Amino acid sequence: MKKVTLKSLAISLGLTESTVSRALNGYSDISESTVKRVNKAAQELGYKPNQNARRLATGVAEAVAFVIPQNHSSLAEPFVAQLLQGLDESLSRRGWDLLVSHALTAEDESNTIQRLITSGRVSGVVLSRPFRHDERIDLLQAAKFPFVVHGRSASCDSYAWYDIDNELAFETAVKHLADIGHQRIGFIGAPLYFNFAYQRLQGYRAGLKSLGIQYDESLVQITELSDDAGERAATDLLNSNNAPTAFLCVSDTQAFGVLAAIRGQGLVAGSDVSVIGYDGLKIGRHTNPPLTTMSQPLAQSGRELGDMLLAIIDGDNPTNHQVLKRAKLLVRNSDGPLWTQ
Amino acid sequence: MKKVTLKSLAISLGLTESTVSRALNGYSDISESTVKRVNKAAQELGYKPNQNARRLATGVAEAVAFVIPQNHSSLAEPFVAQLLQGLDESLSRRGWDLLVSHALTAEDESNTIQRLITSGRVSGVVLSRPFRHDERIDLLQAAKFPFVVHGRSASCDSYAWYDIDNELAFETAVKHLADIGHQRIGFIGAPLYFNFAYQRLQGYRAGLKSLGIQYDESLVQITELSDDAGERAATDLLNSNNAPTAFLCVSDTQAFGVLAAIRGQGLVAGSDVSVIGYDGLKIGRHTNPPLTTMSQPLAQSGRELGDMLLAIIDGDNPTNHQVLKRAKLLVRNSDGPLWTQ
DNA sequence: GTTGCTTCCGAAAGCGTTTTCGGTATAGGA
DNA sequence: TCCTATACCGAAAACGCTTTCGGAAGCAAC
Repeated sequence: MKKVTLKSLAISLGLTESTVSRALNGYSDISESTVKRVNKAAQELGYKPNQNARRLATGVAEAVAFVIPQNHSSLAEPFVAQLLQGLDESLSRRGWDLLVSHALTAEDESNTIQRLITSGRVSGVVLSRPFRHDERIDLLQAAKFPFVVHGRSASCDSYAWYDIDNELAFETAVKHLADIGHQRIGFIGAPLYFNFAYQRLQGYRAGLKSLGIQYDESLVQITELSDDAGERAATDLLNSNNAPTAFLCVSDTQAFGVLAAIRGQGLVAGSDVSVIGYDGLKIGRHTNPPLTTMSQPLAQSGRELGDMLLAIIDGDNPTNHQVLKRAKLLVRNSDGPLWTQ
Repeated sequence: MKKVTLKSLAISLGLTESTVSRALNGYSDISESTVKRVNKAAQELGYKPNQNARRLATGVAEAVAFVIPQNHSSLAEPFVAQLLQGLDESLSRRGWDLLVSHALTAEDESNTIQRLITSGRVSGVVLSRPFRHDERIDLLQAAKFPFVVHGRSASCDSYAWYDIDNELAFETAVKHLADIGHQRIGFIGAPLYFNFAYQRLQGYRAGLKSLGIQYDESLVQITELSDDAGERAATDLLNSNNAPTAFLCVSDTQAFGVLAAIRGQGLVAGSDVSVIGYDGLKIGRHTNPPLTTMSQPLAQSGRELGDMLLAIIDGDNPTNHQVLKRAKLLVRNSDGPLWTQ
């Protein structure tokens, strides 16, 4: 069970390595008959090209990296598994590898990117959860290194991304709440250096504006992306002398906390107070009450991202790959009409 | 901004590539002064060794693969992100890569493993959620390829694993339920080709036995690892003429469904019927009612798995690396004493 | 002043591919 | 018959690094 290499294959065929190599790689200057012969032998002997050698020779890494988002806290990372699955699906069709990478600290993120692009281990990168102004993206662009991002930063004209229309989603949510009578709508946001958080806040404001509702800063709370943070924020709001009758949250995770806060006040979500989350986590079906939420279609976002990246690596213009999906309101039971007295 | 290679580094130092290489890799036959000189220059010029070249030369891949578990259905994969994070942490301390891989179909799993071990892309593999009899493990062992598994199969004496004591966990859970008066304890299981499912069933039976409770097959349901499946199974059980007063589930996800089933019957979990899940998902705090569950300590399982694998690759005996943790009962509100009339 | 150790570094052979460049047949056209 | 174009394949360099081996100093000791 010796390692079968190009050389041994060639010898057993009475050919040279170069011929065999070209035959295997579909060069046109090899007779059809030998191509067949070579393929057959390769098949039978179980020849697997040594990836490292091939990569060294060609200079292409045949691998891309996924940078794991920093957020420990978030419960909302069922995404990751799905995304990875999809990415790998796309990549493995070409026999490429998917490798994951993480940064220990926030500052370290840029270093991680630097390492990735200089070490030649990967020929592309997929980022997720970008910041509003994201240094990593700047680095990638400056290095002219192929990448796609799941989400997008503030200035996203010149690179490839796959995102949900956050503004639209929150406008939609606000309108829904207004439709059922709510005027004082609390907003549980996330740090605005996350662009999605910023956009969602924008959407919230835009929604209010289009309805002629005055934006009231005392109704918005910026918190971490955790259930506890959501709970604390909602409790504060509920106890203020200007308590909202409804909550809009930038994540389901926070919304879970908000539901807890509402129960904690002896109120019931869905009748006394409404709450709408964002993410469409399946688990939201089981909360008390089941969470109404804006659900984003991430079914095969991984595959799409992979395909995009591959295309870009092949030379496609990144700006040809900017896809914007829209979220859908998924009504469960945490929202309801405002009690008018 | 030319690519700085070993050669260019050597030239700029007035040394040869081999000397520089040995200096960088800590060989002892290089004078301390030149080692310093070399390191300094490498630092300044930003030298990054080309991984592919290095791997080709050394023959070691400096990368390990994580095989994504097949289970689409499960909501319970927040694990994956955590695990990956931990793995990467362990590996990156050595500068190794972590790559993920998945199989499209169940049969494909073995092929995936085959490819991984033959293609030389990785020097180790981490598996998760093994089957009771797992062909992948057989393959790996036959090939004498380094690997660790998160969980373990039926015959696990000769390889490295990291697992929770499933039997103990379920004995504990059964005892807890019995302590608060329950005798008819339903069991929502998973397909027994999953070893963890098998072991948990064993634990359930052992627990009953030690308490002198008769094992009643009509109280156990084997279902998928999904909330819907859990709900259906629990509904069936609840409607039988021998309805259990408590449920034990092999996963939180199923338990969420069970809670739904109970509500669906107009009963209330925690007083009318008890339910205990397994996994310790944080999200269980927010269900209706909050789910009592067996929580497993997976905080840094990723790092531990990584360290184990690294040690094995370095030549350690796999059987030195078999760690068994225990789960802890995390009491929330879905369990309660049996109403005696 | 030869011998024998160390200490340090250079030379060179790989590792397994890819790819460019020639070179030999063979065929086709005159 | 000779010439040129075409089809096919071999030779060889390159990719960037590691590692074995040997050799040149330097030093001590006899």
